[in-house]
Amino acid sequence: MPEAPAILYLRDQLLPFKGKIVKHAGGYNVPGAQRFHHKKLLDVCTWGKHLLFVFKDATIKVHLMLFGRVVVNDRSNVNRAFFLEFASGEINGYLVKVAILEGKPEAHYDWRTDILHHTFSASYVMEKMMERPSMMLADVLMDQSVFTGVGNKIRNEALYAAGLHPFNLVSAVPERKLKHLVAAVRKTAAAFYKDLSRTGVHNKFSVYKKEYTPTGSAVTQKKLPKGGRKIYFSEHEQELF
DNA sequence: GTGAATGTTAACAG
DNA sequence: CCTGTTAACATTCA
Repeated sequence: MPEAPAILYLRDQLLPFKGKIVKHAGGYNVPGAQRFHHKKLLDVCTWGKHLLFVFKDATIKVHLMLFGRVVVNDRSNVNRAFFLEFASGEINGYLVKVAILEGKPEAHYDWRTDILHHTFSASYVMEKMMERPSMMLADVLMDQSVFTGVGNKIRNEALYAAGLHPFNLVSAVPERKLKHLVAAVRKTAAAFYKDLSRTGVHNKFSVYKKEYTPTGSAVTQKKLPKGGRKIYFSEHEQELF
């Protein structure tokens, strides 16, 4: 489930542990985890798809990649890649990638590009996008340093919402339309998050894995030249410059 | 049994 | 050395 809205939703489930003391930390992907024993979990935050467990001197960064999952008070029969145990309750991560960031998270991250953060800056993202004129929209959207937190679902849906063909080069698209795209990304992500918060699932799509758009035109499915991931779009409703 | 899936990065080729 | 492509990783579900 790991695009930014899903990670933020996950953070919401973990917030009750904020301020609690870690009794035992570990997992096969967390070297030196004992340094977090008896330390207070100061905060749980996110940067796009990164899930961050903040301690005084360091932050544990957890990434779910494609298959990872993080669960509360629930264990599978396989070894945990990551865990935090508290006096009451525990957080368990499976198939997650973990790294320790020294110091404060602010030293590692710029939230102006995070599509769900309150300091998101559309003008800054525009600037970063324009620095990549030869990239296709499909690729620049997945560039985590430009659109932090966008995954394949948001990419497909936002391009459709903005009426832009995924194969457009950044340089070919009028600035006004690029601004629409930035707004569409934020709107799409916010809607995903809202759905998750309300119902625990998000499964409403216009083009992603669809055969027809809501307005009835055919959806084309192609593999991207770079990376080979699937992209869904409407030839008819998404403009190619 | 097969294939595909919400992702990233090390390794490699040119 | 830089740039772009491929492989690898690991699991679950249809």
